[in-house]
Amino acid sequence: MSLKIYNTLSREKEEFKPITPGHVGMYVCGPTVYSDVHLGNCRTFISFDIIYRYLIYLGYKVRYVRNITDAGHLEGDRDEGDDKFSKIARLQQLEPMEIVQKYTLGFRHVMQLLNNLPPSIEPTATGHIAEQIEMTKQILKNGYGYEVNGTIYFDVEKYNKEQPYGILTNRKMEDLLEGTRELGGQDEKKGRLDFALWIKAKPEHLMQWPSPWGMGFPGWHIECSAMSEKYLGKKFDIHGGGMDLAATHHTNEIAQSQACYHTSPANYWMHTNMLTVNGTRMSKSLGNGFLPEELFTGNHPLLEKAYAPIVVRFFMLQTHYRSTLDFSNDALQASEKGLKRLWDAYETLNKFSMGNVQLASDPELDVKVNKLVNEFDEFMNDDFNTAKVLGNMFELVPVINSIKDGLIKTDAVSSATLTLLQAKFKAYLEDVFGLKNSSANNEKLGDVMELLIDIRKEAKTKKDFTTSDKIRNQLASIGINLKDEKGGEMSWDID
RNA sequence: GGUCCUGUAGCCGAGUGGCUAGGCAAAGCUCUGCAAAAGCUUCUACACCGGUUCGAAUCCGGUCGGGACCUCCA
Repeated sequence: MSLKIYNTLSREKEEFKPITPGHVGMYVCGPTVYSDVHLGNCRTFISFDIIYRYLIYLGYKVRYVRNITDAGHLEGDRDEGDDKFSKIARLQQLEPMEIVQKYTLGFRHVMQLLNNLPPSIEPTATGHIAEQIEMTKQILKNGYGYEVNGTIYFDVEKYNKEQPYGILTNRKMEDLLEGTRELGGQDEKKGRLDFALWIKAKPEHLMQWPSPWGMGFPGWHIECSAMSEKYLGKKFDIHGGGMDLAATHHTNEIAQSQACYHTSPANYWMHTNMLTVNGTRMSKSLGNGFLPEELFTGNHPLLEKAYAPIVVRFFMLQTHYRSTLDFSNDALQASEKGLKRLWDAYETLNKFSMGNVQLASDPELDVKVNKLVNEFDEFMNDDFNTAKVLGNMFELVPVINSIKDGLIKTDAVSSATLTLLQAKFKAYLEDVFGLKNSSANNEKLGDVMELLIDIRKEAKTKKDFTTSDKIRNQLASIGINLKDEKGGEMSWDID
C-alpha cells in the first residue's frame, strides 16, 4: 500500500508520487523569530517532524528545508511602518540581529527538547536578500509587479485574469475582494489584494538593503519562494505549514512562483491544524499562547503541574494533524500516564529473549499480533494517522505485559512474530514518533536503586517487612515507585 | 457576508456505510505479607430532524451549536 497525502490544493487524499523517485523535497514555513515560539507553533513543527521521519522510514532521501524568518515581516501588513524586528529592537534597545539571534537559539532549543530532528537546511531571509531581489526583478520583468516610490507590489488582479489566484483555498476573486477594506487615499497599491514584494525603507529603518529600487527590505512572502527555489528547485514535492498560512502566505507563494517561473512551486500542499485553548486558537496576537518553558516548568495559571517535553509530543500524536487539538491540563495528564504505560511495555518488550518458536501455540493470538503490527504502516500511509498507530500499540500492551507475567505462554506467538513486534515498536516509538522515556534518570541512580532493591529483597526473604516497607515508603515519598513483580523481581520508576 | 472545518460515552480523542479504536478517569475481580504495577471484566457513545439504503456515527438535505480563514500569526 502506498503513501497517501491530503493535498489542500485538491482537497482530497492523493497518492504520493515524488518528482524524482526515491527523493523528496519538502519545504515548511518556519518561525518568525521576533518572540518566543508558543506551543501552537510547536505543534506544526512536531507534525512535520513526524512526516519527515516517516518519509525517511519509508526509505526516501529527504531534503527538508525550514526557513527562519528574520527580516521583513510587517506589523499589521499595511505595507508601511517598521518590520517586527526593528520594532522590538527599538523597544529593547538591541540590534535587530540580537533579537534574531536570541529567538533563533530559543527556537532551536525548544525543538531539541521536543525531540524534533533538525531540518536539512534552515535558511534565513536575511541571508537570501540577493535571491529575493532577483525574483522580484523577474516578476517585474514578466509584468506582474509594479513600482510605486521604491516599493514593488504584486499585481494580483492582473495575475488573476490569467490564472485563479485563490486556487489553494478555493476562493473566488470577488469573494476575496469583498473581505478586504477599501483602499484609502494614502494607499500606493493599485489593487486591494496586491501585496509587497519589496518595501522601501525609511532612513531610520534599522534593517535595510540596497536594491535596484533604492534602500529597502523584502516582503514576507517572497522569502519562501526564493529560498525554496534555491534549495529545492522551481518545483518540489511537499510544501507545508500551519493552516493559517494557506489563505494568504501560501496563496501568494503560488502566485509569485507562477509569475516568476510559470510553475506552481509544490505538488502537495500540506496544512496542519491549530492548537486551541478552550476552543480558541492559540496565537501570539490573542496572547493566549503557552510558552514551552511555562509548560515544562508548570509555571502557568491553567496548569496544575509541569509536563515533560516528550509528554507534549506524545499528546500531539494522539490527534490527527489535520484536526484541531484542544490543550488542557486533563488531556495532558492523560497523555502523561498513557505514555508511561506504553513506554513501560516497550522496555519490557525489549527485555524479552527470543526463543526459537517455529509454530505459535496460540495461532489466533499470533495472527492478531501480526495484524496489529502490520497496520502501523497502513495507518501511516493513510495521511500519517499517528493516532491509529498508537491505538494499535495500546492494544498490544496487554499482550506484552501478559507474556511478561506468564499469563500468556512464551510460545503462544512465534519467535518471528515477537521479533517483528520488537522491531516495529522500536522503529515507530523511537525513529518515527521520536518518543523517549519521560522520566529522566542516570546511571548512578540506577546503581543506587540496585543496592536498595538488594536490601529490600533480603528483608523480604527474612520477612522483615518493617525494613522492606521503610525502603519502599521512603522512596515513594521522594517520588520513586518500587514495584514487586512476579518471581520476586522488583522494578522502579520515577513519578 | 464569503470559503472551509467541526459537534462521538465523565474527560481527551480515532473512525474506510455492516465487523461496536484507543487513552485517561470510575467500579468489580485476580495476583500480592501489604501496596503499587500488571491482567481480566464492566460503563457500548455518535447534536437534532428528515432522506437514501437490506443496513448510517459514516452518504444527502435541513435545523441548532462550536471553530478557523478572509488583517500579522504555525
